[in-house]
Amino acid sequence: MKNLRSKILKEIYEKLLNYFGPQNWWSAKDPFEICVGAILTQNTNWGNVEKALNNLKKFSLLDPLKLYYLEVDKLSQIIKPCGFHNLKAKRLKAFVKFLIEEYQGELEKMFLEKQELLRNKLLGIKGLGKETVDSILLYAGNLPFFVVDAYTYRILSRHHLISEEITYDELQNLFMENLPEDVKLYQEYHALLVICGKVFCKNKNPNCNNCPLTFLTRDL
DNA sequence: TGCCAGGCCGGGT
DNA sequence: ACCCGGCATGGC
Repeated sequence: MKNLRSKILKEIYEKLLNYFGPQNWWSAKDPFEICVGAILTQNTNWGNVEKALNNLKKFSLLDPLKLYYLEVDKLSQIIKPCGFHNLKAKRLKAFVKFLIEEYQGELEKMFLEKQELLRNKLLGIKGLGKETVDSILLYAGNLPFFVVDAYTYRILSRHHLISEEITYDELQNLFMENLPEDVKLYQEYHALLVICGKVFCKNKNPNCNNCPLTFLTRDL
């Protein structure tokens, strides 16, 4: 059973990689920017997040200390294009406060923390849920936590590979228990599921023409 | 135009 | 313990 799951997950990965190519999201990105992006992208199109990130860069605010001292209302206006800006300004401030007060604003120090402990601490920050935290750990910290999101769930459930009721942790474990513990693999795999979801597996209008995963339904 | 976007929280049952 | 509305902007 475990071998079967491993085999299917590996086959999905290979088809996606072959079709879309390496996504390389995180390459040459500042880890702090990745953390900020992970928070700003909650339920939001990445294009809007980039506008907000560019605003922060324009004012040289993509820096823990600067954000720590920036008024939340100012921050809210600056990140406005990403949507939910009032909420996200608070969330960003809460994360930065944690980073400054616990680790002197140094992500390298934060990521030296014992992994599970760090995950729980981050989950304790209001506004940071599992997907956001795992994204920070995986893409900014290069720590082996598989990121689960709406596309992961949607793609697998539409192919009847998982139950509709599956929880985040169960789905994460499915990947982590059946794939080698490999940060690069986790990073690439999640990115590939996202791009595949955008192109072929939108919420109301799935368009499966030419989807590289149609092999999954060949026996149905 | 309506639908969609890499969630999460809090209040009502 | 679930369920669901609210949160907001911009692109196609």
